[in-house]
Amino acid sequence: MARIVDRDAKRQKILEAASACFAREGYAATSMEAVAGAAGISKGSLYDYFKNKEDLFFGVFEWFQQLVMASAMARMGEYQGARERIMAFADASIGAMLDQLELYPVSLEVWAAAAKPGTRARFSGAMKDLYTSYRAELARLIQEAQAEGAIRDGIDVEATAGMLIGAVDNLALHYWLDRSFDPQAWCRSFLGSLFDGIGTETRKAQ
Amino acid sequence: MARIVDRDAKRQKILEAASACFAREGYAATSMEAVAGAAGISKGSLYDYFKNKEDLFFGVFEWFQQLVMASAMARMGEYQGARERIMAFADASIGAMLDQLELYPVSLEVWAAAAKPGTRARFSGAMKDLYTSYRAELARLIQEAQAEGAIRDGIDVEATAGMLIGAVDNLALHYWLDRSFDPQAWCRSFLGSLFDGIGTETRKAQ
Amino acid sequence: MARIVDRDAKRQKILEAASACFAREGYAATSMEAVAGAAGISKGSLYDYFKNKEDLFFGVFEWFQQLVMASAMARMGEYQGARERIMAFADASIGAMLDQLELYPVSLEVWAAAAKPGTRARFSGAMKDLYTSYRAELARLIQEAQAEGAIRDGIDVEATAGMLIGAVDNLALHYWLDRSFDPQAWCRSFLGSLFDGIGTETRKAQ
Amino acid sequence: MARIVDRDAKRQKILEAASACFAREGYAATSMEAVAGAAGISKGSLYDYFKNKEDLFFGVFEWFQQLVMASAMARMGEYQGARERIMAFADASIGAMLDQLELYPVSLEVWAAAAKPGTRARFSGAMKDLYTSYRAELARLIQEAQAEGAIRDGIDVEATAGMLIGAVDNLALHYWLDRSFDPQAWCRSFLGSLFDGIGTETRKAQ
DNA sequence: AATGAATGAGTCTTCATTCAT
DNA sequence: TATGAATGAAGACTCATTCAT
Repeated sequence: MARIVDRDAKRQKILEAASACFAREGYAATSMEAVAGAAGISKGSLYDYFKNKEDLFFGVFEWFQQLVMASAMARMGEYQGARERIMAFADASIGAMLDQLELYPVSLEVWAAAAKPGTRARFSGAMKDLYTSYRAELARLIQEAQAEGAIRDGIDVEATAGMLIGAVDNLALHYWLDRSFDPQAWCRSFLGSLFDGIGTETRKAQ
Repeated sequence: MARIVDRDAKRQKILEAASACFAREGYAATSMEAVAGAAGISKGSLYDYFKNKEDLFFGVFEWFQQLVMASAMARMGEYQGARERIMAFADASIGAMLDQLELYPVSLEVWAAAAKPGTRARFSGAMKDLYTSYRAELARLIQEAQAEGAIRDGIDVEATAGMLIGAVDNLALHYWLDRSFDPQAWCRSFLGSLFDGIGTETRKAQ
Repeated sequence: MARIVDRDAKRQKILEAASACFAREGYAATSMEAVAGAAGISKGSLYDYFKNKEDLFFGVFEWFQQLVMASAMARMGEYQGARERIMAFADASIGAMLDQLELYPVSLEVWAAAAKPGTRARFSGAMKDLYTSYRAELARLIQEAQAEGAIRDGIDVEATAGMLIGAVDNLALHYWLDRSFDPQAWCRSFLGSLFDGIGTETRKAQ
Repeated sequence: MARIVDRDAKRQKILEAASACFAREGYAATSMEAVAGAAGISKGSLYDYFKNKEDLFFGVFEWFQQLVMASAMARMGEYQGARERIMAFADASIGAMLDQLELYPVSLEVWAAAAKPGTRARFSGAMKDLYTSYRAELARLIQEAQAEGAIRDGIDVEATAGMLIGAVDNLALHYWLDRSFDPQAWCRSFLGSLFDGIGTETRKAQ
């Protein structure tokens, strides 16, 4: 048992070391030796835990996605109203991203990996699942809000959820490039507009 | 004069060949020799046009961004109402992306390049400029709509433009991963919701 | 411990292989692969011992200079009179050069490296040190001879040492180009002339 | 006729440009394009004058050696006494070298070329001839001095001339590495010692 | 279980040389 | 005669992966 705990702890240490390396230098420029050194082990041992570089990178991706998800969930906490829960969902996602901003480049590398032939299948599958689950979670919140009467019927829930997830996801990229705005404020403001509408014409009866 | 025309045409041919290679195999896995071969020239000549691989990649990025921009502008055409113009802007952006979908992986590689130390300065600067100009264009459309009375005052124009750009941008990534939805439809539906509001509460008087 | 011995032995083997290659083909025409092959190792291992080609070449230079120096010292042996010690110094230097004649081209490459911008600092510095120490050693011998009364006062010791070192050093170049004379004989004869003077005028009283 | 004069002048211009490049960057690091550019002509034209890079380098060598020789001869001027003529010969050689110090690295490259297999035959032959003629000239001066009674008989004229040529030749290398001494002063002082002898023992009657 | 020495395939890049114009 | 675009051979160097100890 202790063995397994040790092994898990070591694997964890490797993932943290590797994610820092990948984030700092990029996937291609990170050598297995550098990761091993950062994790305080030897190259040979690294291969006991991950059978090759791609596996290690995938491991980092999985760990990172769990990290962000867990961080987001932890931030959501308890909210009463439907509108507040949706706001909290967005807040939490952005907050989690900001918490791990220095690891953000890993996400960009993952996206690139999802498009390359060698890694496409594995990475694009996992990413698709990730987005699907995010979208489903948000769609669920919207439907709850509809049930509570806070959001009107007649909207395309899937489309709304998908577009919102995209907007929030891309916020990180914009913020990585340009720190001159406040992501949380943008998001809250945008959600407010979405709820209230930005148009001036009278909404047709539903 | 003929020289210059030839040179430009050749440069163009190289960019097209290179973008196809980068999109198909990824940046790291694309060799200069492969690009030269695809462009029908020799490796040596390739270096007469681009001083190194990074320069070639940056050239591809610039060309691709102009391509998308031009394609989007061409699609915007003429629209009368403000709401229609904004809708057309989004439609055009998505249409341009769909037109070049097989080159989409290049964008992902560019994003990754914007985060890697060696290429960060150059690529992140260019990307930041690109997003800034997109955001400015959309903000301008929104302000026109406000002037026309089609969009109410009191909204955060910058935030709205930024979030919308992000949503549209990320749509491509989602669509690359998952072809099960219609990006244009999602976007139109979402914009409709944004104009009309998705909430049921009476909007406070502005 | 065995590790270190092995490592030193291997480094030594590489230096010998490399010096033979550089001497036979010249620096530019010698590939790292050829050196690795000659040393019986792989290209990759070569880079474990020398971080690049210039480093390898500098290593060869250092090794070669130690070799010649050691060989010269070993040949000097024990001589009683000052005049004999100086003669022995020259003899030993020439003998060492003749012992390693097939490696002589390496010296010529080193000289060229001392003039090229990329390698100038490192190589010219080391060569300057080498000549300085040779000159100092010879100057010391001359001063001993003066103390013993075998060489008269009033001569420029530095200039004499410097010029003699140069004459002996250049002998190798001449001999490399033209094997029609006996370097040892030339040198002994010349030293004899230097001691006794070649002029016919009566030397002024000191 | 004018054609030929033009051609010679152009060839001359190329040689000067090339020697400057070779001296500044070294043979390997100098590209034919750089030489063409420095000479104000195109790469293609360069090949009309020299059939390849080695030929160009050999041309530079020949030109440089004539330059030094001519410069030395011009400096020798007219001297009456034998001792003075020998001193003047050395002075002139050193002076010529100092006049062209910035081109000195070319000599080092030539020496290296004399040892490499590809260029050995051509360069070592030419250098051997050069040294032979220098040595012969100095030997002639010594014999004149013997005929005039200024230098005693019984010395090895060839050895003395060879060693002196070497000492003077190497002076340039030392001076290139270390500007802390005065080459002319060293040489004069050394020649003085050689004439008068540095030993204290009574010279045996000849 | 852990190590790190050894391997060699893979790639960018340079540049002497040619030749069509 | 002059040009410079085009070629492609050649080589330094890296690093994922293996395996003997």
